[in-house]
Amino acid sequence: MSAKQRAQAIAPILREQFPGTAVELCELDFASPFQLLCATVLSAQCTDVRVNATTPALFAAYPDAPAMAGADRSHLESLIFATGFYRAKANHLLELSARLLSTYGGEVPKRREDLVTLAGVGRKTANVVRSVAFSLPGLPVDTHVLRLSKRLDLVRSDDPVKVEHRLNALFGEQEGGALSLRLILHGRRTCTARVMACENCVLLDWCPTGKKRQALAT
DNA sequence: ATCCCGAGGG
DNA sequence: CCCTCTGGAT
Repeated sequence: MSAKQRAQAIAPILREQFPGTAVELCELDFASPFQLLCATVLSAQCTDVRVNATTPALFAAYPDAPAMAGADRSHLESLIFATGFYRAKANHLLELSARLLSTYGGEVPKRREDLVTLAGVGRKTANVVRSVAFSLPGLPVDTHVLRLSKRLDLVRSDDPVKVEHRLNALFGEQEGGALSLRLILHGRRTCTARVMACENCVLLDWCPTGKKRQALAT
């Protein structure tokens, strides 16, 4: 059983569990690419629920790049305080908005090379924005995607960039965003970092780690 | 204690 | 490559 074969078996099962496109599967609330970009920057080491509790007041005050670029730093910090890393994140939002104005006409760029030049935006965030806001290829590799890909033995590497390329090759570039979100959702509900709930996992038949574990238990 | 859809700096 | 940034939930 090759990784490619496992990937082809896994894809439709995950699609059935978590139907929809990347936009529909994304749990962050946003009304524009700019707002998704900001919400994703805020989501670093923070739950989506908390980000969604934070962003309504934030976007009411600073809905777009021009408004955010002119935000009062202390006010901005107080608005995003609960998301953690609030000083660094406030700096990121300020700098990123200023750069959008100075270099990209106030719009969020679509190319990954441009996105990653923005403060607080790394490869993972760039891929979220591309796939969710623009329906472009982009496969965000976060801790969940990395963990599940390894447990499913789709990849061996720990390098997120290599993992991204590998998953794109296995599942197809256009599936990237939705695939990532589905792995994340499955990783949060069933295959968590500490507890693998293999007994009610829909992927068990295709999971080398789960089957090995099952064999040991019997 | 450990985790939450990380990124930047040394 | 490792450290730091940070609060809240479990």
